[in-house]
Amino acid sequence: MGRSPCCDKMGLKKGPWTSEEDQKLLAYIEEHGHGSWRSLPEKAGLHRCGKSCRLRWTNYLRPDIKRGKFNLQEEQTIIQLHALLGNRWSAIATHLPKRTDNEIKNYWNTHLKKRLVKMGIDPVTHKPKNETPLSSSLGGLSKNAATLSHMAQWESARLEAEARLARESKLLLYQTKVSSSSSSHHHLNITSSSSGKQNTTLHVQRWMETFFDFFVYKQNNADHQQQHQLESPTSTVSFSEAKTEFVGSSSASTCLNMIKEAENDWISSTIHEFQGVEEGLTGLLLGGGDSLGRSFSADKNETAGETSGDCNNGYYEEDNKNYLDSIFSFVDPSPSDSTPLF
DNA sequence: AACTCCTGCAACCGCACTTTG
DNA sequence: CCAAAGTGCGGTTGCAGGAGT
Repeated sequence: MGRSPCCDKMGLKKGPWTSEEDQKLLAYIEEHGHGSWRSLPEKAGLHRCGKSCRLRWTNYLRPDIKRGKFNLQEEQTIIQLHALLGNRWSAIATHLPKRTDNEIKNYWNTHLKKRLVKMGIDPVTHKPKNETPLSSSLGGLSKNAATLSHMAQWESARLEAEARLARESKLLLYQTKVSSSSSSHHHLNITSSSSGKQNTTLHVQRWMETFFDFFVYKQNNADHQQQHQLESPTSTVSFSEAKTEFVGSSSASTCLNMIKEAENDWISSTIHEFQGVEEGLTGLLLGGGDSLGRSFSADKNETAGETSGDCNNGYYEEDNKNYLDSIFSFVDPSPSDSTPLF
C-alpha cells in the first residue's frame, strides 16, 4: 500500500540536528519517554517529524549506544554474521551490544566491504569473485559456498522466528503476570484474554507450522549429503520433538522458553565457534601486520593486480584461502558434531 | 594557499510489516 | 475484515572534513 512520509508536512526541519534540538529531545524522552513518535515533536517543541526524532534517538542520542571505533572482535562478528545473514543489519546489530544497525551498516560499507573487495572476495556472497582458479585450488569450494547459502537461508528463517518469539514472549510474559496475580499456576489462559486480541497460542502455533513447512521444504530440496548441514551444530532438540511437545503441551510458555533457549544457544555458539577459527581470519581481515597487513599497506601500489581481478598476488590467494577456510570450517562442521536444531 | 577529490557518517527516503480502532 | 497509523528496516544521499596536488 505504502504511506506518504510524515515529513511531507511543510515547515518541518530536515538535515543535521543542532545541540539545542538534541537537548530538547533528550529532555523530553527522559521525562516522558518517547510514547508516540508522531506526537512527540510537537510536545517536545521540535519542528521535526516523528520519524526524524525516532532516528536521532535510536541512532545517536540513546544512552546505551557505544560510539567510536569498532574493536577487532566487533569487526570479526560483523564479517561472520554478514557471511551468514547478508545485509540484515538489524539482525546483525542484535549480536553487537550497544551498536546500532545504521552504524554497522555504515562501517560495513565504508571499511569491511572494501577489504573483502581488495581481497578479491565478493562482499555479497563472500565467495571469490573469480571463482575458477581459486575454487580449483581450494577444492570443493562451490559445494561449500552452496552450503553457506543454505545456512544463510536457514539462519534467515531462524532470525525471523527469533524476532517473532521475542514479541510473543513479551506478550506471554505480560499476560502470565496478569493472570498469575489471581492464579497460582502459569498455564496460559490466552484465549480468554481481552476481547479482539488474537489467540496467541494459535499465533505461535501458526509460526511453528510455518517453520515446519520451511523445514520440510528444505528436507525435500536439499540433497541428502547436505541435510545435516542445515541443522544446528549444537542443538539437542529435534524439530519434530519440539513441535509435538509444543502442540501437545498445555504450557506454551515452557515450550516457548525451550525453543528460545535453543535459538539463543545456537546463535551464541555459532558466534563462539566462528571466533574459534579466528586464527587466519583475524590476522587476515584486520591487518595485524601479517600477510594482509602487507597487502593493505601496499594497496595503493597494487591496483594493477586488483583491477585485473585475477587474484594472482600470492598474498591475496593465500589470504582468500585462509578466509574461506575459516568460514567454511565453521559452516561445514564434521557430521559427528551435528545434531538437529529441531 | 587554493582547489579538487575522496572518505566517512548522519540523516533521509520509501517500502514493508505490525498494530490499532 | 479493512484502512489508517505507527514502526522497522535497508538503500541512498548529501555534507563536512581530510588528503592529495
